[in-house]
Amino acid sequence: MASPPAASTADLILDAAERRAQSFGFNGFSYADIADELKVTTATIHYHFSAKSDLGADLLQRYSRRFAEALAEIGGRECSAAAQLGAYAQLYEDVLREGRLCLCGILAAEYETLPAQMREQIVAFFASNEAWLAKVVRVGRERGELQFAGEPRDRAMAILCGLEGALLVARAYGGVERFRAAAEIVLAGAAPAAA
Amino acid sequence: MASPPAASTADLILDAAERRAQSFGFNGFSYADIADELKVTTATIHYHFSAKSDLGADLLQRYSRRFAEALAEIGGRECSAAAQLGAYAQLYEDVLREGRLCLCGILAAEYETLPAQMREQIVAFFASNEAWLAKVVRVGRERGELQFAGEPRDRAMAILCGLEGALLVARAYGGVERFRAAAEIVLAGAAPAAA
DNA sequence: GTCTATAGGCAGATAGAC
DNA sequence: GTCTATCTGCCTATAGAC
Repeated sequence: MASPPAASTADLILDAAERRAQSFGFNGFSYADIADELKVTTATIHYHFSAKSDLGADLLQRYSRRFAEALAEIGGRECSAAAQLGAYAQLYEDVLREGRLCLCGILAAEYETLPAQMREQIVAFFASNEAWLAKVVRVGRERGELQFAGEPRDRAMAILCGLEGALLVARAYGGVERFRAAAEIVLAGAAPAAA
Repeated sequence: MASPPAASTADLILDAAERRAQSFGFNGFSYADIADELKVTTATIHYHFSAKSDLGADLLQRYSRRFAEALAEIGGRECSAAAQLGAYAQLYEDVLREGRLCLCGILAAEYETLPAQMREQIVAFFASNEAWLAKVVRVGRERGELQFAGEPRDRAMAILCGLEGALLVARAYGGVERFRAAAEIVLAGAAPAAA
């Protein structure tokens, strides 16, 4: 019954813009780049996203929504806290394999050059990720699966920063292999001491 | 005897460019921005750095040299490995206090848009930092001051990534306070278990 | 070494035909 | 919705006077 989901032009533009933003940054691609890729003109893109700041806001909204959905799915699994953290790290590794970074990670580097709305969306993304991670490590510790000192929120911040930094560094230096080495240690910080 | 070190125009240009690059990225400032700040014209800057890629290369060379000098100084101190790691993290915190990021951290986000020479310099910076950190944690473990499993090199990568990521995230979300919380946990990963 | 002047290109954005 | 055509501004870079 349901017809195949033909991607709209707006979606195709968002797809192309997202890929480029995660590779080159928001200031690293132009309407002309996307227009060439999609075989349309820049005027067509302006019809769907009148200003580039609008495109950026829609980009972040979609990315954050999808990321939140992925976290909700992982959070709903009946598995250990360590396995959930592993799945979280896998989200990062998957984008690195495509030569990309986390959209909010790379945009955080351009933070000072971005419009106010995009800044707020980036902050909200980090806050949301930190909250999700804090819950996972807090519950994990309560269950005795994880072991760490201090506040869950601080532990969550360290995991978030460790993985964002590992993406940033490993894309330039070391690749997926070094990313995994760093990610493993970042997550092991909350693992129970070996008996 | 020695006259006061009057900063040359080239140095003033490098200073201004460095400050802007650490805040807005290499693609986030123009010759006109620096020219306005120094009350000169863009032609003057082109006289000292004929292409922007030359400016970028000189910027990275000077930054890496100064950073290496700071690491050599810290490495020469007669203090514990933990204290050396703390001093290392302090270098990062100091730039965050000025609203900046590590030059190579922010340029790593723009990596795919940068000329080949700058890419190589960024990679060399990360490799050099990793090597310095690896030595500190290796010696620290040998002395019984630090405790961690696995290769010193992997531990070094995790510290480097954790601090670079903490800078990136904390500038947008949480500020110096959250940076310290994350940095503390990153370094604590190699600390001896509390008795 | 620094200037004026300007070239040549690319950016984001708009008007109006189809 | 998509196009052609174009505007305006900013960018890197250069030529040549001082």
